[in-house]
Amino acid sequence: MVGIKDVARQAGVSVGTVSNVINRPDLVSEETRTRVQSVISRLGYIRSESARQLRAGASRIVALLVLDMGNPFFVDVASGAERAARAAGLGVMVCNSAQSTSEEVEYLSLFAEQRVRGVLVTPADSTGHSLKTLRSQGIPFVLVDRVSADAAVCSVSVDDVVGGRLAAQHLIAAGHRSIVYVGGPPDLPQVRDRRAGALAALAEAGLPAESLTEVSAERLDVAAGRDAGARLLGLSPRPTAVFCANDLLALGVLQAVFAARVAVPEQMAIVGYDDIEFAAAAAVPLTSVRQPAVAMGRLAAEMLLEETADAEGHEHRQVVLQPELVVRGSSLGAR
Amino acid sequence: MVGIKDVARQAGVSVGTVSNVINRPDLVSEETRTRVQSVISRLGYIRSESARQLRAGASRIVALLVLDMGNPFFVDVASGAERAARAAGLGVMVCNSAQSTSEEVEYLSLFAEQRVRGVLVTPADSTGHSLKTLRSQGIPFVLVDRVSADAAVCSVSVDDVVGGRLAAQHLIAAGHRSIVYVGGPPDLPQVRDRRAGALAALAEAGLPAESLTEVSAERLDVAAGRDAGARLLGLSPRPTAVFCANDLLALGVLQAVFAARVAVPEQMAIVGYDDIEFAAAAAVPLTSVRQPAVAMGRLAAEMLLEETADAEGHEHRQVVLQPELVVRGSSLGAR
DNA sequence: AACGGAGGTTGGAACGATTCATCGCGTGCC
DNA sequence: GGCACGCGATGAATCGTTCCAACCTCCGTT
Repeated sequence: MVGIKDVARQAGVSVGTVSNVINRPDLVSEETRTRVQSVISRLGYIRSESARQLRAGASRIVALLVLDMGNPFFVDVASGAERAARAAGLGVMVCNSAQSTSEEVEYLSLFAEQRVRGVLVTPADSTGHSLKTLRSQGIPFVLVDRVSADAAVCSVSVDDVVGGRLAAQHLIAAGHRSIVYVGGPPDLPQVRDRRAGALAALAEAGLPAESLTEVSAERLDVAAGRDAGARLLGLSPRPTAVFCANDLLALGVLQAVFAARVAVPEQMAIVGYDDIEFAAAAAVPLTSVRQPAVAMGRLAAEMLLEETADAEGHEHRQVVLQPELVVRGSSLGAR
Repeated sequence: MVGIKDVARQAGVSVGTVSNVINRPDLVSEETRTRVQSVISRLGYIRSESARQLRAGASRIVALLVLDMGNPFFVDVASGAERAARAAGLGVMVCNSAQSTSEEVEYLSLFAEQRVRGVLVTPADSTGHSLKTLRSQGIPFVLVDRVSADAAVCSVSVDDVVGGRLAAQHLIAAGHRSIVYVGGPPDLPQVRDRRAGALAALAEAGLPAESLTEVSAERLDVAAGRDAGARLLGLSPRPTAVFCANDLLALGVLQAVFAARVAVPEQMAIVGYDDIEFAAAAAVPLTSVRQPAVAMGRLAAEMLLEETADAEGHEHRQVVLQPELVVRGSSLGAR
């Protein structure tokens, strides 16, 4: 592998000068610069990122650790983060904890070894223990799609209580008096908050807490949604309004309901959450609560960069974005 | 940041010994080992990956460059590659060229600077020029979902001609005598091969080449599919059988067709390609050509690891996997 | 003529780990 | 008693950069 020394020798200058040609070209005379440049391209010299990292003490990448890359929502978050990071000349390493605490821990220690600039993370570990590790190692991080109880942590999230309320209000306005919530693992704050929002909407409408029943899914994916859908159909009386914690679940439910020849939305209205692209593309387009996923990723990355730039002068912020109800066929014209 | 020297000092040993404790614990006496270990955890020492990389000359990551992370097909490929790489103790850096040649070039040079172990790539640049760069830099790479004309390149792909034929044969067997192919950018080999397969099936059935007409989409995504769907509906006579280069396109078409209240499959049969999870989850489940995406990612990673391990003794191989038709409601019972 | 400064270039000291030749020491054997 | 040997531990060299103080040369000023 050809290094900076080889270039220096071939060009008849010192390594310091070659380094200057690369990093501060204005310090080098026109003539030397072009000579060195030509040697660089002739030898096909590529500078070693690890060597400059070693010297600099930190790498030029930020890590993004998400719960489920199979969920297009997180793909959007990733693309937002990536764009912002690359605008600042940094790379993004996207990793998938698959909601597993052990994977999360493993990745976080990988990040520490890599001396990443910072970490954007949607934690799988609800105890926040793995974040303590990050903190103790002095690695800046920003929570994504999650707020921390601890105020000394940056976070970007979307108000899930508001989102849950929007969804339930919509169903109530359509005349439904009872709603089934298809939730996921209850230790996920997203799942809990959306449920809380729905409950609040029911209470505001003067309906009792019992008008919200729950069908719980193992995971937040389509297969779990199909499974939940089958259980939904077994309920008696059959629910007429369903609110799912997530579009993947909703698509699964929709599929199960369709297979049973129950008409959507006439016999059953369905509302999802996230407004992934496939929600709109479903044959009965899914009403959903849109989250500004790309913006969330972008903001999170920007806040992280701000923190790494300013070091001490940085003030931790909790940014909370607002969700938006997108009404489509799966809930329209019911009752 | 605490380094190996701090540990050595605190433990009263040399840095070499600390390094041995970490990398070859059997060379160190029981007593020293435990003492050093305890200092390591007391100080929270984390070894610097860049320093070891610098010494080792190569990093412990492989790169995966895909065309579109918004396509669940590639998410599956990534998960397969990731699993295989991590089993070998390597990390995967997943990047998205978004079908842009310039992005691709940028990423490839980033990979070179990072001295990645190897690259798994679905090239956006059909000229294969960017691959030459890789080659000249001595970075091993494996083509994913693409075969190379050049035999001195490893590749894992799925036979797209067979896939296209399967799709068309299915439609022909259902009685259709004329098929519309919704293709994408014609410089993508996938798009061309699937079309060629469909043509072959028509020829085998004794139908003229004109029985395949084409509607071309700008990109291979849902929005382009909706657009193509609208154009489809404007054709006269209205097509009864549609084969899409991609499930994203098919979902878009399905949506447009549904909006126009044309019954699927009764009035129009639709077949997609990739069998992404959302294809099955569509309310009219989509008939599709399944590709072993996870296996493809896994195989590609394994072949890359094989090449990096054996260096010279490696024989380049072109693995071609077989696709499989998955029949669902969108094409059943037609005619 | 001496001085100051600017523009270019140099050489070497880090950065943090790995690796390897070497060394000290105790043991066992002749 | 001398020697070989093996086990543990050592210390220095090395990887490829960046950064900085020092230096040289030329030129204009006093």
